[in-house]
Amino acid sequence: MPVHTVKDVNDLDTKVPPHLQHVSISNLKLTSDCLHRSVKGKVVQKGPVVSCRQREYLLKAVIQGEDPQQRSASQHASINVIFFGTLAKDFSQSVSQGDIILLAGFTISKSPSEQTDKLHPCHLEMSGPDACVHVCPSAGSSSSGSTTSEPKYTYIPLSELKPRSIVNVYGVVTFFKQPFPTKGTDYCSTLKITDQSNAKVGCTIFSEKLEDHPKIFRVGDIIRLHRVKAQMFNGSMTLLTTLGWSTITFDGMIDSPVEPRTSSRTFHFDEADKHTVEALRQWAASQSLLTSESTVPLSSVQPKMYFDLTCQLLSKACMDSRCILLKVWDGTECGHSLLNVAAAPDALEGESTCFQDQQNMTANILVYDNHLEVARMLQPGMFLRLYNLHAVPQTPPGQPPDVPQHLVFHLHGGTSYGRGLRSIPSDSPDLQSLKRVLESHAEKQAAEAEVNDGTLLDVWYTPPETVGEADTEDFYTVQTCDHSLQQVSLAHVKTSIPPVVCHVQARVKSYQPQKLYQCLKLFCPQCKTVKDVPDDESIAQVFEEALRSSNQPCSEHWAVTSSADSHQLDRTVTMHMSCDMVLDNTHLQMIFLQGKPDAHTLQHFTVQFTQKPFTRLLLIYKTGGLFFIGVTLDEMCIISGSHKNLVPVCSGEDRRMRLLDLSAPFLFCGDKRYYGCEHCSQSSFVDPVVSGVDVWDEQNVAKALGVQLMQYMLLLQFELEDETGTLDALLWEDAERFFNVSSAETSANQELQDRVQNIMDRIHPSGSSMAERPWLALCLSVYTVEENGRTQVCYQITNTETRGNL
DNA sequence: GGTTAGGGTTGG
Repeated sequence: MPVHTVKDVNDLDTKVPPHLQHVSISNLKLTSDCLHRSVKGKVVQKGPVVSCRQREYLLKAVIQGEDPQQRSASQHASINVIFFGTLAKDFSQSVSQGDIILLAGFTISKSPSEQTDKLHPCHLEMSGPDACVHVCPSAGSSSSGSTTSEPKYTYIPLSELKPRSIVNVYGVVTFFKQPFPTKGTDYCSTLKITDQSNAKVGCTIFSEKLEDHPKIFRVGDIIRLHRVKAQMFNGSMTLLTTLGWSTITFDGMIDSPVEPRTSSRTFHFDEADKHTVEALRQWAASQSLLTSESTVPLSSVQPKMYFDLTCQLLSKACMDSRCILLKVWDGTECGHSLLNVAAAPDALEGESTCFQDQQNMTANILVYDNHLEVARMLQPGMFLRLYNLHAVPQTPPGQPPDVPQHLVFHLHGGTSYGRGLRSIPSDSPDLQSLKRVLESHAEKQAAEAEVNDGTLLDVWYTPPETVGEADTEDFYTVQTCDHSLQQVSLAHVKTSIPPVVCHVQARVKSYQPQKLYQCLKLFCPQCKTVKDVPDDESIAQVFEEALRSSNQPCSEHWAVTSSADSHQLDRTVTMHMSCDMVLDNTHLQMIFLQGKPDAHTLQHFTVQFTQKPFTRLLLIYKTGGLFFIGVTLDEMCIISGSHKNLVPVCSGEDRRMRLLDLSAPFLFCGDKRYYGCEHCSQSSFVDPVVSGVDVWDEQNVAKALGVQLMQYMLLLQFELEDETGTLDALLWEDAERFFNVSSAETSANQELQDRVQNIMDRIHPSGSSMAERPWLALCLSVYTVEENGRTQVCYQITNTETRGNL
């Protein structure tokens, strides 16, 4: 370990190897012989560990000579020390501000910051095998560095910045440029921010990594900067990144989620930060900071104007070494004719824009010079924002000059007025309305695509093999949608821009899960959780646990409790009835029972209940919910065989009635079991709402109990194959249609389970070769899913039914 | 480790 800790400050001196001579900080010179010197001082500043290109990690600290006389006599009693590599990390962990340290094995260089920090003209560098630190923790600091409390950040109002101070600030962005390359090693972001103090401060951010630059999408975004330096420039206060700076940004719209945009995995963010962002949003709204410069839809663009455009990329083409063509749309129709820029077909990447061209919805954007670097990274389907785009009127090439001019868009070189472009994550709050518009167009496009468009037939993919007559009669699939789309290849599907619907013909190369009972899942429509159906063993455990903990009968204010001796059962059973039942003998009543008979006696017991003297209960059996306390899963299965709507409950220590853990079914209904979502259901049992319900189905029972009902669904993944490649497609939303079964029924019905198995055996007979498997006509939905901030394209089999003999 | 830029329209 290169950092050694000692308990007593005097030990520091005894630790020094004898060949080292102690030298005071103020006496250090560039020419000093470092090999035989040690330096002692107090840590007065300690920076964070930051990554640097050459040596991976680096940490800067300032140490001050101990001798007070020395300090007053010399300005140079404090010196910068830079620790490299693992030493930087060790130092960060083991040393705190205020500790006394002794350094050996350093090298001396000229300090580049002498002018600004007024410290020693030299600095010390600690790296390599000889570098060695001894530390004596100060009384206040804890002995192990790991227990030091998390740093608390204070934020300075922008009007109170002092030159040369290193500060943390929040601000609303009033101007910004996307990062551009400098003449040095870094990219530079230029921005201007303001806050409630009304000061406007320019910021210059340098980083060689693009992903470290602030992710600013529009004026009004909120930015937080840590460890930036205040400086005067041209009579104005500015902020400049320093060593160890960091940033996060937020959407500026009131009510949008306060989610930090950052590439950093570790950043500090707490409730106080959330409040700061919310307060800044409110303030910005009151100052109309956001509204002034929102982006302009294509429908409002006028010739010669400069504007910001939010759009989706359809295709792109490289025109020459200084120009890339982007074809984009925002779902609105331009009021002026749009120029269609032709590109060499082999240079064009992405989807055909025919549909959009016809509607005067395709904007052709020529991107020049410094913007090519960003443009090259763009993929068709991405959402983009272009800043300071120029609408240029132009006479279409080859047309007489009296033809009305068409609009083409130029993203000129340079960065004036924030000119630039960037992709916007598709889950951004201000993209959602655009996405809805595009989706509605995509549906229209699918509907309008005509099968009988003979001119297209030749270019469209035709399947390598037509479906044989025998196959057709025997077993086949049909598309049940009215899309009337041309059939395309799987390769074509993979280049399509979501959202879109395609028709394909493919065989199944493989599918998951192989054990078909595993394809039955539970799905929460609220939080979209998908989980496996638990097996009986784990359900039985939940029941047994509930039994063990339910010693006392429940006492509920909404229920009347009475005990009844059953001569047949030879035991006392406590019943809980809803008050409604006592007051008003209607079919809306519920009964809650507590008892712990064994399975055999329960059978008698339930029979007894349907006979006198319990005639009133007969009504409830027919339509009502029935609640039991303290039964095992086996007993529950026996009772539910003959009765509808059984809700297993237990009694808590407070004698309140509780539902069992929601990993077990909350409702038994004949053979069917229903589950509640563990995230979206109310965690505590509340008074059941029993009035106004005519039919006690699973929906209404769930509602009365505050349970979010989970839906059964079938989920399979197919690996599809045709001559052009393979593609993984899910089957779930339309799985019931595909198999012609109900998922809920399938969960409790062997016949239906066999049906699913048989269909899969036809699609993919065990031991069959690809050639033996049937071609399936499938409708595929291509859509995107956001996962961990990444957009993923997914394929799903929809609108398809299996037909034929099984 | 200490530079770079420090907002303010364009060529196509």
